[in-house]
Amino acid sequence: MDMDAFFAAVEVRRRPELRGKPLVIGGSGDPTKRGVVSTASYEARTCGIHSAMPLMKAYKLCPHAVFLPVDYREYSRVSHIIKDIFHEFSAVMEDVGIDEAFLDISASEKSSEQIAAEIKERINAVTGLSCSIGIAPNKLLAKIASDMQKPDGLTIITETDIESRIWPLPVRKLWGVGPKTEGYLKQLDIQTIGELAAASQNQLIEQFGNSYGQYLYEASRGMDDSPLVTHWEPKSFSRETTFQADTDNWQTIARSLADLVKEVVDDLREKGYKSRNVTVKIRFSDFQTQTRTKTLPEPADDRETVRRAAFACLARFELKKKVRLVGVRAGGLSTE
DNA sequence: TCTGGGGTCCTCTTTCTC
DNA sequence: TCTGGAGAAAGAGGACCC
Repeated sequence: MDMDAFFAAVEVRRRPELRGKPLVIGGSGDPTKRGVVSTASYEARTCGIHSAMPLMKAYKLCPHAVFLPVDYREYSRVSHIIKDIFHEFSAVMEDVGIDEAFLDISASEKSSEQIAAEIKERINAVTGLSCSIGIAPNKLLAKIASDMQKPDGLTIITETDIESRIWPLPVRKLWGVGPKTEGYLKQLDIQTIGELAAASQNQLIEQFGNSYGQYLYEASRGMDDSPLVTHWEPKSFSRETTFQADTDNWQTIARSLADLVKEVVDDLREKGYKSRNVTVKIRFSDFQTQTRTKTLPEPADDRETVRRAAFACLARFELKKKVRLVGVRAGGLSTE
């Protein structure tokens, strides 16, 4: 299940006068400032606006669109309501971010279409929002199916449909194939999932390594036996910020880093974790990104220790170019 | 000219330890 | 004492996801 234009739909829900207008949710909501599009309403998409596009570019494409800031608290509140509805249908649910989830309904006596229809109806009755559902024998295919008839779709894919309905799709539709891999594959003259499936296992492993090559081989055939992950522990907490204008002022960078450390430490303490390694990330004005990591003698969750480690990392960068972004991450988490 | 923020996982290289 | 592995851990970077 995948919510339709989720952030935009939540905004329309609380401000009905926005319905039917091109809506762009992203960054601070100011399209003259740095930021990217998180979600564009379907009206805005007709202008060519899509997720991950710089806000300034979106503004040029559609100056009369309504630009709004991202309000994670509200989206997350609505997300919880939706996830609760899911749990009414099956105890086995995997959360995939704020607006997506997998549900294992293989134990249910009702038909899968029946369940999907009921879920859509319930979500709409409770939240007024629409979603798209894909039903398939595994997560890989269900994910592709959920995207096939957006918005408000219900798509069923079986093993026998793979050749006719999955193979014609572009490789990009496969989970795990991003812009880079799409580019490499294009050089090999592979553009569709079917063409990928025609490549030999050896060729893919040679080209992409053991793990990813094997994955592509199986995924192109619709094979996926990964289980639903119903519980997981976080591996790291991080905060990063992009400056409105690139800076070479050490004070500005240091102050931001100190603020970010505070937030990460607050996360650690709130969630009850200690961290054993601290990483500082710097992105320069040319978009080159570097990281420096310090391992602590023992796990820590106090601001002073994390701050010292972060500044020790910061000292190891050669700050010759202007800095665009600074970030800090606490990893190697333990609960004791 | 532009390219966010919060994550995960994988790969390669270097460093440490036995 | 010198040399050489093997294997683990640490560190850096990159690709991808929502």
